[in-house]
Amino acid sequence: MTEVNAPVTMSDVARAAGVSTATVSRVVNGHYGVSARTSAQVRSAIERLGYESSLVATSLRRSRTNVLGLVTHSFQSYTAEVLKGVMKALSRSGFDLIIYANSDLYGSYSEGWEQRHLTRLSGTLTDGCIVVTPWGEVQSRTPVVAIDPARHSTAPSVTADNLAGATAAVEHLLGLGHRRIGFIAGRSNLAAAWSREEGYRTALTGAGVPVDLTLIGRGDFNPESASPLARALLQRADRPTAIFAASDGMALKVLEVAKELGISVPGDLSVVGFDNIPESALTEPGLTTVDQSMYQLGYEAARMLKSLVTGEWEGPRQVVLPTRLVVRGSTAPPKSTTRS
Amino acid sequence: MTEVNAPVTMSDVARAAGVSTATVSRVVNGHYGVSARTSAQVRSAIERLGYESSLVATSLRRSRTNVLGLVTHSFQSYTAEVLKGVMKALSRSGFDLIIYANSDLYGSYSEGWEQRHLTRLSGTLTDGCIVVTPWGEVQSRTPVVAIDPARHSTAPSVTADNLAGATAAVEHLLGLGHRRIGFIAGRSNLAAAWSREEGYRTALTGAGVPVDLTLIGRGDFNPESASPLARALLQRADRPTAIFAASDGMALKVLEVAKELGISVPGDLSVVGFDNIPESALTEPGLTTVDQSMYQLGYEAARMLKSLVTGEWEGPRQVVLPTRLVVRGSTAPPKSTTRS
DNA sequence: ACTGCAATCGTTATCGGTTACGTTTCCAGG
DNA sequence: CCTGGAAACGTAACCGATAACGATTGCAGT
Repeated sequence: MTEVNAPVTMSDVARAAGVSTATVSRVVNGHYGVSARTSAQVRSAIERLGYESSLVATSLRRSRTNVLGLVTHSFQSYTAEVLKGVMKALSRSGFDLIIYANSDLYGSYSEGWEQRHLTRLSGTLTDGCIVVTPWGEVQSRTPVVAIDPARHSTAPSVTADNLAGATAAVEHLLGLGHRRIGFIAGRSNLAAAWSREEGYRTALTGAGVPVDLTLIGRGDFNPESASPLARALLQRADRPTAIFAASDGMALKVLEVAKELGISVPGDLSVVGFDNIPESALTEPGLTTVDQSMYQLGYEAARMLKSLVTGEWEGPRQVVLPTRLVVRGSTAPPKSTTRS
Repeated sequence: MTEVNAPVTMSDVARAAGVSTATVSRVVNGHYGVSARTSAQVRSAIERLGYESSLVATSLRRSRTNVLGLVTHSFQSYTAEVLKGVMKALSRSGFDLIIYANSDLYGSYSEGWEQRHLTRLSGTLTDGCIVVTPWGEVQSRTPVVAIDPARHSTAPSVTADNLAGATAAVEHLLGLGHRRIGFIAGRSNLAAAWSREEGYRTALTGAGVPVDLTLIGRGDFNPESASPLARALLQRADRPTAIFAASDGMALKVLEVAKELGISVPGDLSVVGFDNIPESALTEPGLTTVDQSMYQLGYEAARMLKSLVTGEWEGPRQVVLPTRLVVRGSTAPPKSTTRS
């Protein structure tokens, strides 16, 4: 790296080319009113000095910046999947991406982070923003699309069909003959967590199995939150024959705890997750889970935001993507129960 | 999301509080020279209007912004690991993080992307930047730390001890009795790729085994690039008994191809990777690999950048982190060879 | 009441661009 | 040669903030 003291600015180019900054600006943005000769001179000066327009200065004056923002409060492996999808949707679209993350709320959870990040960016820097798992409503001058919105949100959003997915997962367990099915829930202020719990209850009720509240552990989607909950469930005398976790990260922790306690999966315990993160295909046994493509969520969110910004969005403002049950080795009929 | 037409600016606050913008600025930044009563009025107006300072405007005027930048050309799973480390190092440091990604170069590789991103950000927005796997030198007004720098770079950087790691990996294979060892290389403009190949050659030469150039395939660290190379190596009549791939992503592809071709691992073929990404622990058999903690690289790079920005960096400007051979199930002595 | 100094606060230039508007240049037509 | 109008270009205001500087106020000391 070479330390350069003076960053080359537009007035440097103007001076070198013997014109005003207004003319340089016109050349840079391809506006009308510059002769071919002047334009060539300016362009040559730009080349020679290695001028690159400042995103900051431009965005301050202009309304459109062709930059989309994404705010998140953490980087998990699903975040990377989302980002891949977003980048794919944005590829060669003319929109760049800026991701903003506040270091202060690492680990801890400060209320309203999404709003603070948003106002800092969306004032001028970005034409619109994607917010990943916001915990509340946000307001902004520019369009905002939420991935996994907060409960009761009416804002534009992209989410998976959590209700259908969770219902299918538990019905799968019920179909195998399980009746005592534990559940490890996610953060309750997220609509996704709520719907997955709703699916759990719906499936049980639909099969005539009463919901046993003591079989429900309250996690927060964070893998670490699941370990003690799994331990509590599995050390009971009347432990469940199956556990449905609201995320793969938590489900993998259940597998870990089961291994520790000498409980074999799927022999003594069936486990189902939700998300289908890459790791879940690679465990032994493979994790049965509900596929929600985080890649797809990111892709759709970016596509929608792009259209909202350009004002050409036609479809519904709340997109629900289908989920799919992926049956792997972690589920089997319960050992000591006859299939009903 | 609520669409708000007028973003509340500092002059709005000033008008509401009956003071000038300078006073508001002083209150916001906690500067000297505001009476307690005025300060309270301003603070109340800020609260009432929901004012949040514009990052853009601030950064344009100020030299320090307390925002660090990170530029990357893609989001892989290792990128997520790096980001986790970076965020950890930045947690509660007062520095926020901005990641900039250009959508134009998704998939394709455009020369000089790192410089373009950098100039757009580092003009004013950021106090310094981390560049992930740059392909060349960059220059900037503010400090830059490279993760996995380009070859021959003398700029501040953080990298793993690729030479020692690769040497250890190949020595491990040699120790098991392998003599025909294939190598799948990475992008040659990265120092890391070069060092890993160097380690491969060093270990072979050290053991008196001549380097067979036909056993070296040239990949680019991208998993997809490895499949045809692995296929070519494994379909030869005199196929190698072991393959060392310069990245886990590529090594996993080798496992895939071997499975397709009905070659059992580690029975008929030993495979070693480099990186130790999470997925490599979860395959069957587990992948023997060289651990370089991407998390750690991100952590150290952020720590270094932070100190460079504040001007208190004492240590060396080129940090090399140790690597560690992780032996799992994918390596074993070659079948038809007696241990020497 | 008057002076002097510090505390408080407003005015204004500035960061690097964009753009409305005004001025100059150029050329065709009368 | 003169005029009109469009093209080409410069001037200056402006985006939202910060900070140097100047102006005002308050209050203790005489």
